[in-house]
Amino acid sequence: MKENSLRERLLDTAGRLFYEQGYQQTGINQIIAEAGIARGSFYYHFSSKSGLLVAYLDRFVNNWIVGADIFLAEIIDPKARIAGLIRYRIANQKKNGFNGCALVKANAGLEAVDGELRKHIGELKQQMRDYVAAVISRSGHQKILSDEALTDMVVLLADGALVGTAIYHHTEDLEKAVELITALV
Amino acid sequence: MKENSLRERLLDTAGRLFYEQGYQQTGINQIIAEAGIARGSFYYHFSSKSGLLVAYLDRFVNNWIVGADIFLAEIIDPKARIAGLIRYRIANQKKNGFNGCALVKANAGLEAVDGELRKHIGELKQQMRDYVAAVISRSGHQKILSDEALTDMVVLLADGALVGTAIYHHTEDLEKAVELITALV
DNA sequence: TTTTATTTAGACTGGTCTGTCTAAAATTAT
DNA sequence: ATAATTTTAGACAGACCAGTCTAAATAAAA
Repeated sequence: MKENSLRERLLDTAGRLFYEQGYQQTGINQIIAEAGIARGSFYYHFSSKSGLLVAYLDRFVNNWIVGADIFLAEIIDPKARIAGLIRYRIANQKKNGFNGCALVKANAGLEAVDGELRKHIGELKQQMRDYVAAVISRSGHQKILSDEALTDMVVLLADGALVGTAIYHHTEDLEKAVELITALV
Repeated sequence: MKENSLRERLLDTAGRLFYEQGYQQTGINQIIAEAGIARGSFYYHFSSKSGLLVAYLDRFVNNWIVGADIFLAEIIDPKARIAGLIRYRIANQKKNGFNGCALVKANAGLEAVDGELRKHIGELKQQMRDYVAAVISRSGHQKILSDEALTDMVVLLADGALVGTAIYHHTEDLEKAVELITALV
């Protein structure tokens, strides 16, 4: 079971560095140095740097969904859970350093070099969207907008606000998004 | 006046490559090769690669505002100009290759390495926001939302939809944003 | 115990990168 | 015509990078 903890340590360190510095700016040398792990062990667990990136992104989305379940479990009113999706992102940004969505950041840092990866990121993004759609469909919101239109609204406002977060390093835009959404549910 | 055209050629080529491939993935060698310009000439006009990036981003915002004026001039109804702001972005994406907003892409590709540049990008983004706010304030829209809230809505929806554009390489999200906004003006 | 899987340190290859430099040629200005 | 500016080709330094390899040590499994 040691092999597992070492792999996790690599994912933790690399994930943190990818998110803070960007994928291209983060070298294998820095990852293994900060994780305190030998070079050979890295290539024992991952075939390449891009393999590590994919594993990191997969785990990110997984953790995001698990974390959302936990965060939303404390919100009783199903309608309030919709704005809770944005509040969850505010909490994550405050914890992890205001660099926006990890998926979006990875995509922007690699664009057009690797079409395969972009496709994969699209599938992961879709998983997050499906989660939002499920929360909305169970919310019993007033039908000012249809379920689909409200899902679009929430996803687009969230992504837009996270762009602002990444540029300005604050959560003002996300808080504006909460207000705009609250008026519509 | 030759010096000017050569500088412009460098900005054109570098801008295209930065936008298509990303800043980190684009080397000086490729820029000068594709521009057909000598290495020394590059450093005669720009002190460094990041100096070129700043000049490119400044010019991008400038051109964006000039282009928006031209695009919106053909829309007579002031209310329709609001959705026109998004349609302008659809037109740009179709012309330039579905890689989202150049400013956002640059920010995501460099984050945390250079705080100075992030600050500068924030100022440029504010210029674009001011332009949007001006269009809205002159639109005579129904006040379902205040001018400020509608500006937030338009900017956040646009940025969110451009994220989707960069990931999926289509303009569906931008078209959804047009519909959502049209219902509110 | 013996075998297999995991981890270590670090050298090494082949490549890329930004930025500097030189010396000459072409262009432009005075 | 002379001087100043701009452009050229290409070599070069110094640094970093991803990925391979070796040989030995440690840990786990059989």
